[in-house]
Amino acid sequence: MRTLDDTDIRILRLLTEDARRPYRDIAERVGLSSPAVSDRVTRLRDLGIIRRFTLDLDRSALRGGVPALVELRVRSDAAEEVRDALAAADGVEHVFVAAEPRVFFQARLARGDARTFLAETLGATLDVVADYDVTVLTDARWTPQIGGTDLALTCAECGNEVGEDGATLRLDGDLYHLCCPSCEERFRGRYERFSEGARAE
Amino acid sequence: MRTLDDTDIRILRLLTEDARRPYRDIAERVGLSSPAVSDRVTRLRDLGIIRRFTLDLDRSALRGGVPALVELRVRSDAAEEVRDALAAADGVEHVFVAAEPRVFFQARLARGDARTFLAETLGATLDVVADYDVTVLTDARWTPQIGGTDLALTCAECGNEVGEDGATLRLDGDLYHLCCPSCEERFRGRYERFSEGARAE
DNA sequence: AATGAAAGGATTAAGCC
DNA sequence: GGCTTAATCCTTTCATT
Repeated sequence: MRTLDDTDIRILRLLTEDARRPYRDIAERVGLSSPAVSDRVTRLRDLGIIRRFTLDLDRSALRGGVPALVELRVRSDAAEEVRDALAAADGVEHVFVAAEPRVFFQARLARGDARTFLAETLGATLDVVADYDVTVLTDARWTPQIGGTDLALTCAECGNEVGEDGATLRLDGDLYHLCCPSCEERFRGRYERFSEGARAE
Repeated sequence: MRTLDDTDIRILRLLTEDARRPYRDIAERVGLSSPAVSDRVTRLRDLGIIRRFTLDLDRSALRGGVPALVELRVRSDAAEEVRDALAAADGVEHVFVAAEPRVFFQARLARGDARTFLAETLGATLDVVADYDVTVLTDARWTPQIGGTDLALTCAECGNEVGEDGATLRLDGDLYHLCCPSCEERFRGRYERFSEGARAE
């Protein structure tokens, strides 16, 4: 496995600015041929760094309720379940999970009615929500850009940079990057114990 | 001016799924020719509905600090200034403005140090921040999708659907859609009074 | 908004280091 | 493994209707 190099970062930055920019154009800027750029983009997708090519839309111009930021306090074992239900729901644009566990989401709520929305979206899972708090938003913007600091993959086990020896694992649909076989083994162990714990509860 | 029709929404949905999908592919799915799709995309960009073609990146895989959601309580006239400074800052992914005025932002903070980050990002503007609150996140995901309800442009003045008679204004860099000349005039009036009020403060 | 021609870009395959 | 070049195929753009 190769780690991310400066060229990868430049490609990501250029595509973040304009995801429809021709590969040939990118190739000229980074000093490669277009097949080389295409290969790198494929690799960045496979690594899970690029999740998708998409649009940044001005949703405020589109009909569909009042934009709101909602904070949920949920039962400690249920954050993921709530997150997934919200992420799949119509009108939800962002889901954030914090440690406590609290789940935040930003959505456009019809008539600003959070209670109905939660009941419809979460169904029986609504039981795990202890409390919630709604903040109406006047503006929401996404600011996609890549900073100079975002330079390397970080190991899910030790936090160090992932280099040549690194590996990428896909567990339950999520990707994890590990910097060395020892971290990989430790991480697998932790992960399995964690999964069993979750099932046992 | 034309309003958004069902075909526009289908195009937006297809491009949200994959912004690099060929226009010819889209054309087949919506029953148009590819030049027609290209024209509509150009129009959607000009209308400000499409802000940009971009990437959804898994930033958790990239180095760069601890993801956090920060809530700022700011001086009532300063929300926009703070929003713009944050939106331009490295590592900031989302900025939300609420009415009170509070500004929320999601960013990756180096060493989780919000105070330093705010001082560097806001500079002298830091004075307008009365208070802030940091929540460390364990997961942040963006869920771009277009719901069945997002069907039309809404008038910035009356909230009704923008139809054939509608117009789009660009004021101070922001776009506003208005459904009729009367709403347009009223909105201009409101806007000017508002701007003068802000300057007078 | 469709058509068809011309220009431009992406992808593949072969070969190099 | 990652790169390049060259050939092929596909997509977009533009002029026209």
